[in-house]
Amino acid sequence: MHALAEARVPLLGALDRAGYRLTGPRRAVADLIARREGHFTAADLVDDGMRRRPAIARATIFRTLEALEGVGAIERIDLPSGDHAYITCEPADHHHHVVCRECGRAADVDDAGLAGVVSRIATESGYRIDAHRLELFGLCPVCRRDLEVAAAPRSG
Amino acid sequence: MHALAEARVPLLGALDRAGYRLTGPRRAVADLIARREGHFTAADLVDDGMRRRPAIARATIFRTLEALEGVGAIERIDLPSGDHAYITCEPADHHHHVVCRECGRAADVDDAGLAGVVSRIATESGYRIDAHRLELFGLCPVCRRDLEVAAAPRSG
DNA sequence: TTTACTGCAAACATTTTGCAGATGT
DNA sequence: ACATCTGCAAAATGTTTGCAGTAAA
Repeated sequence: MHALAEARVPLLGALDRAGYRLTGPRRAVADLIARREGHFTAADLVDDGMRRRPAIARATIFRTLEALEGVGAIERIDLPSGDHAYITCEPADHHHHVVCRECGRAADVDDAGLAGVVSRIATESGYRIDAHRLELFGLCPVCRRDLEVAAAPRSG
Repeated sequence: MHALAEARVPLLGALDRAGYRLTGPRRAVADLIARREGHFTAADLVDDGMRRRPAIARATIFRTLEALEGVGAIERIDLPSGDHAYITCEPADHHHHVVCRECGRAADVDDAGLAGVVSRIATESGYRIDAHRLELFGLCPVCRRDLEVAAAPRSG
């Protein structure tokens, strides 16, 4: 029987549906992720997990991230800095992300005409394109307003 | 005075122009890279460099890669596997890459209409987009032909 | 009760750093 | 001559693994 009470927590629901056991440490990791705004690194969670009582082992964090990524509940992104980070996302078919460089919050983005660009590139390059990844970085609406106000303090 | 004799070796020329000294180890690293087809990892070059006489130190490889990336002569890409690799590329303004998953060879790709997609995403998401990265993976024309022939041996 | 999971510690992989001596310009 | 660069070895990061005990279903 599946743990219906967890269905509201998307991360746990995804694990449950995939047949993973809903253990204490996994619930704790899901909770750590849910408490975060924006993207997070494995190291962030390891730090958080160490402070928890009982502490969550490093290996468990990595293994849980692997499981969550496997079921599509989180996705790994490569920050411009070169760091690896994760974001939570709906297990949708194929999409991309806009990531805020200030707060790290990410939004899912649909095709928006990218398929046409990809097929044009295929034609021009002669490559058969099997996969692509588009990552966008900038400022989310909130941070944007904050920074633009700061830059022009006497407007408005 | 700049080392004109090196102008033909794009990697060294780029370092020279940027004011880096053209040292023995740097020439050797440029040579290792030039001998490679497709993308390569830092570890690849470290291995190659170890076999060289005299050997090139690990730290020197990393420092040279950093310099080359800084002057835009090589670019770091994130493979679908999660590995970091480098490819050589012309220091062009802004471009993307199609990478062959078989041989690792990469081709530069221009805008191809991506700017329109990015601005549509900006509008739809409300983000102000400052940077983006598009990475494409597939088969180059050569590997494509090889595999397609192998898959349908009695055609043609 | 059975199999999956956890914690721990060690191993492993990757990249960076300090420093003394070598080398390009 | 002198600043830059190299090699070395150690350290800092980041991630994985083996194994004995624990807990979910």
